[in-house]
Parts: sequence; C-alpha cells; structure tokens
Amino acid sequence: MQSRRVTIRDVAHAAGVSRQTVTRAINDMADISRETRERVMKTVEELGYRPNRFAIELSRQRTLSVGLIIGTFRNPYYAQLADAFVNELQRRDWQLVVGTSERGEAEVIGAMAAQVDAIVGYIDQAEDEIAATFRGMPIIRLEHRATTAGIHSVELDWERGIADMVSALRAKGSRRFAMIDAAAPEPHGLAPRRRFFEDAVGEPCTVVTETQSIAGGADGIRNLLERDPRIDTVLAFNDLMAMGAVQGAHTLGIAVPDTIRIVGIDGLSLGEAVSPRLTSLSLESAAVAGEAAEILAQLFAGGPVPDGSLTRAVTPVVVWRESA
Amino acid sequence: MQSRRVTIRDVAHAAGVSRQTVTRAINDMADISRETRERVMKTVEELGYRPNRFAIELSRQRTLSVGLIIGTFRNPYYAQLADAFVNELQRRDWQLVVGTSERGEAEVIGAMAAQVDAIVGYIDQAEDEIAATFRGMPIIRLEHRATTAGIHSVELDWERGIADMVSALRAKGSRRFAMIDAAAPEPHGLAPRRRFFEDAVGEPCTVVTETQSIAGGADGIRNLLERDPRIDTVLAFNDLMAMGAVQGAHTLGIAVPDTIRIVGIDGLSLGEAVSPRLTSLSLESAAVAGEAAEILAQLFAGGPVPDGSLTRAVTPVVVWRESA
DNA sequence: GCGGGGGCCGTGACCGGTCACGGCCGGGGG
DNA sequence: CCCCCGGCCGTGACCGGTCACGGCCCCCGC
Repeated sequence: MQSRRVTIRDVAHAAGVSRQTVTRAINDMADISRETRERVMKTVEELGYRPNRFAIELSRQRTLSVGLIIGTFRNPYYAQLADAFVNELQRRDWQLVVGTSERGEAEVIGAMAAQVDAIVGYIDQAEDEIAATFRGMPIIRLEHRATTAGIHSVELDWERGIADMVSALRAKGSRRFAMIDAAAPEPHGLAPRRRFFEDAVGEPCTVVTETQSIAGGADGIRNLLERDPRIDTVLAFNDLMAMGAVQGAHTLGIAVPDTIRIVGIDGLSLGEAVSPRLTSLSLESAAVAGEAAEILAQLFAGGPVPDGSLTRAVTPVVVWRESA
Repeated sequence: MQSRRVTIRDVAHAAGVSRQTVTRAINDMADISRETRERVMKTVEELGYRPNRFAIELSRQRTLSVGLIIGTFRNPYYAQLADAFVNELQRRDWQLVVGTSERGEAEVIGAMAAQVDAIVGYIDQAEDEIAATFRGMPIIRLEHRATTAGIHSVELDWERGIADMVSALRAKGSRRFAMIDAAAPEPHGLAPRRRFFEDAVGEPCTVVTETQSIAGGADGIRNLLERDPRIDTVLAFNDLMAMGAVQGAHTLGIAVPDTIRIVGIDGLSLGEAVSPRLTSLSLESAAVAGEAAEILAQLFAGGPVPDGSLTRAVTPVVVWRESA
C-alpha cells in the first residue's frame, strides 16, 4: 500500500508525457496517438493510479449524488423505497447516499448537505426552517406536498388511490368494510389512510387500533370480528399488519379471501412470499423514485425553474394477489 | 434560484474582506474579530453561500465515504445489514453510498469506485480480478474470508456459531434435528449452513429443500414431518422460511416450541413481530458493520498495513425468543 | 524611545484534475 | 516553393476552497 496517492503528474512523469496527454489517454479523448495512449495506460496500470474524484468534480462541475433520508431500513417499506431509488439512480449514473433519521433528522441532513447535490426523503422538520437552512440545495419531500417555495415534492394521492380501491372491492362483492389502524402513527402524518378510507366507504365503518406488527394484525382481526361478525373486507394499516390479519383469520378458521377479504397497504414484495399471497394498496415506490428523479433532472438541468415548488403526484394502486 | 453558484470569493468581495477571512468565519477559526465574523456570516446568509464540497475535500484531503454493495433491499437481511452500516458509519461521520449488484456487479463497483474511498460488501467476482482492477482501493469482503492480498474481509464463523447453537438446543432437550434448506442457494456460497449443521448434529439428519419464501417454510415442515414424525427441532435456511415453518406447524396443530422447536437464520428484527416470536441464529449485522468499520479505520489511518489481508471474524449467535 | 508580542487580516501557493489555446511537424494542393 | 491543414502534444490558467506565511497596528515593558 503506497504511502501517498499517485497523481496524474506522477503518471505523466513516468510515461514521459504531459499531464494533458495522460488525461487524453484516460478519458478516451482525441488528439493522441495509439501508441502513446497504450504507453500511458500501461504506466497507469503499473503505478496503480486512480484519479482523485474530488479534483475531477471540482474542475468538471458536474453533479451526481443525491441523499435519501428515510426512517429506518428495519421498516420494510423504507427498505423497498431505498431499493427503488438505488435502481432509479443507478440507471442515471447518479450516486445514492442514504441517511437514517433515527438519531436526529437535523444532524443527518446537516452532515449530508455537505456531501450531496440534492436531498430527497421523508422529512418532518418545519419546511420553512429547512428551506432557510439549506437555501440553494434542492430538496424533495416525499409523500406530502410541499408548501414552501424552494422545496419540491412528490406526493401520494391517497384520496384517489383509496377511493379506487374501495370501488374495486365493491365490484368484487364487498359490502361491510372495516379497518385495522395503527396505534402510534409515525410522525409523517399517516393519518390519511384512515380518513380517506372512511370517506370512500361512505358510512362509518368498524375500526380497531393495534400495534404496528404482525401480532397486532392478528389481534386486530379478532377484535374486529368480535365487534361485528358480518365484516367481509378488512383494510390493514400496512402490509405487516395485514399479514398478521390473514394469519389470525387462518387461526380463527376463516377463509381468506372467500369469507373475508384482507388488503394491506405498502405493496411489499414480501407479500408475494406469504400464503395466501397478500393483496395490497401499493405505495408505488418505483414510481415515486422515478418522479423524484424527474424533478431532480429538471433541477439539475439548470433550466428555468419556477421559484415555487415542483410537485408530482403518484396515486397508490392496488396489486391484486390472493388475499382479496 | 441563482444561475451560478456563489463562491467564497463573492462572499469575500461582498463583505469587503479576503477569502481567508471568510474561511475563518465559516469554520470558527481563530484570528478574527467578533464583529468581522458576524458581518461575514450575515453576508453568507444573504448570498445563500454553500461551500463547494469538492473543493473542500480536495484541499483538506480528508476521506469520508464508503460504498456498500449488497444484493437487494428486498431481501430483509440485506436491508438490516444496510441499516447496521448506516448507523455505524453515521456515528463516525462517514457517508454511506449504496449499490445493488442486481444489474451487474462489475458495473456498479466500477461506477462506485470513482466516488468512494473504500468498498465493502457481498462480492462475487473473482477476487484477484477485483484486486487487479481496483488496486489501491480498500476493499472488504463480507461473510467470506478473502484470500487475495489487498482484499480484506470480515467473515462469519459458521462452524462455531452453528455448533454452539446445536449444543444449546441439546441442552434444552432437542434430540431429533432436521433442516429446511433453500432450493437455489444464492451465489454467495451459502452452503455452509447445511454442512456445518450436519457436522454439529453428528448423525445424518432429515433435510428437505424448499423455495426461499414463507410458503416454502410451511411446505418444508409438512414434508419434514411426513418423513419423520418424531422430529423435535427444525433449523430453517433463513428467518423468512422459519416464519413459514412456525405458521405451517400452527396449521398442523403442532405446538411451537413445546412439541417442536423452530429456529431461523438471520436474526431479523422482523422476527420480533410474529407470534410466537422467532428464535434465530443471528448473523450479527451490527457486529459485522462494526468490524468492517474498524478495518476501514485502520486502512484510512494510513499506518503500517500488512501487505496481505486484514480479516476479522464474527460468530453468529442465537437470539432466544419464543419459537425454540 | 525602542523592541517584542499578540490580535487581526491578506497574499501566494497548492490540492489534482480539466479546459482553452498555441506550437511543432509532416504532407498535399496551388 | 509556399501555405495551409490536420495530427499530436505541451503550457498556463482555472475550478473553489485551505494552508503557511508575512505584514500591519497597537499596547506593554524596560
């Protein structure tokens, strides 16, 4: 392991050429003869030269890394979202640096701000505060529409997604709806799930509140059935709870989806692995990542960006599998 | 949105001082009066100045970002590993950029190499090939011991971990062991699971092979019991399959862990959420991340690094919950 | 009155690349 | 024979910060 990094000057000296010629060789540029290029490349090889990324970016002024802020990878939804972003950004040759808001969102964003060209993710802090702290830094908020100039967003159209789901369920014969809500909603204002569900169903429906876990889902369906045995369709707060619910139904000897339909929210691919395979209102992480990337591209292009907020919406759509 | 980035020179000019004074103000350095500092900071605020990270790193020569290569976030184990790395690196003020080897490991590593100061992760490529391509770049292989000079590793001591697990199980009364193996082992040579399990058990035990999913786990326990009804302990290839197995046992009316003990492999926190809570041979992702970080620190320190490979081992340890 | 030290600030070089430009040389057309 | 052009290569400036150093001024002590 060499003590000091070998620079382009070292290579140039060793190969008996100028720095510029080394650059030409490395970057496949014109104005260099075949043999010179080969000689330089051989020298590069021998010296183990790796160009300094900071120097490159400094002179090229090209932008390429975006920070993603999520809650935690231990939540499968966030993991899947991260997966979507990796794929999307990888496709565009951008780098993804991830941060977890577990130990202080502000700190993480701050540390990240020095390293990335844009930040996208689940952000709780007051928008105006963020906008003030990181003026000039492109920021995209996920799930909720941004209301502050300079902060953009890709929002989820809960209202339409849930309404579509309910009417599709009705078409399949659902009549008595119920919901297993989560006890302590995460700070990101996940309330819309329940609100729009009740709106779409029209009449007030039975709702129980349980802990966000598989066990909570199992408890949920039991409590639900206790209150109203004629329920034929259950929406769970998320896929994990929905999985618990189908498991609970199974224990209770209730056929899913024949006597009771169960649908989750998230659209986790994990839902493919259970039996019956879980039907779920997908939060479309791939689409979210795609739209975010589009906004980013627009911002990076440096073209005429309205001084307000760029917003794109994706509507959740149910992926029909077996449980409903 | 300003058309061009505002630089330190702009700030200096606007505040009527030199660049160096601006630096002093920004970085809380000495040799600057209170009032000058305040004036400069106000100018910074007004102009929306953000220092260029590339310029900073170029002149400071500090290293700070490491790339993590995993299979996919859709595999909960990788997600948990990523989580552990985010936490570990965040603690050390290093940045984490992640890459997924789904669409071409070589491409991802290549793209990453230009952006990070070290690479750690699950790597399949021939080691010597990698070493040749990225000489000088610190590389840490996960799970498997590196055999090529210049490539380091933190390996999993499957042998000891599994042996300890088996003897602990024996102490609890287990006598007839069985295993639900995975049909198509991932390329990373996951074979050790079965091999060391059979070694530890001593006598040949019943093994069935199923698909890597919850449903596969359920099938597995059914098939296992068909072959040998007296089985009292089952090891599943991973936690997902183990969850399927306990679910399947439940369906069959078999008490877990009373008549049959079930343990998974991974140590997913997801196992906390099911009922009964899953006992699992934890792959200790936090420890793995920690050891990797230690190696990284040693490498970055620039001290005397042996020309061979740095290797640390972590032994899987079972987290006892309810299923065994 | 003079030397020295500390507070405060500015200048030039440098980090490691890239870019714009200019020079040299050989060959072909007028 | 001259000129021009294209292939090939090198030089200086620059990207936007930081670092080492030096200068100025004021105050204090002898």
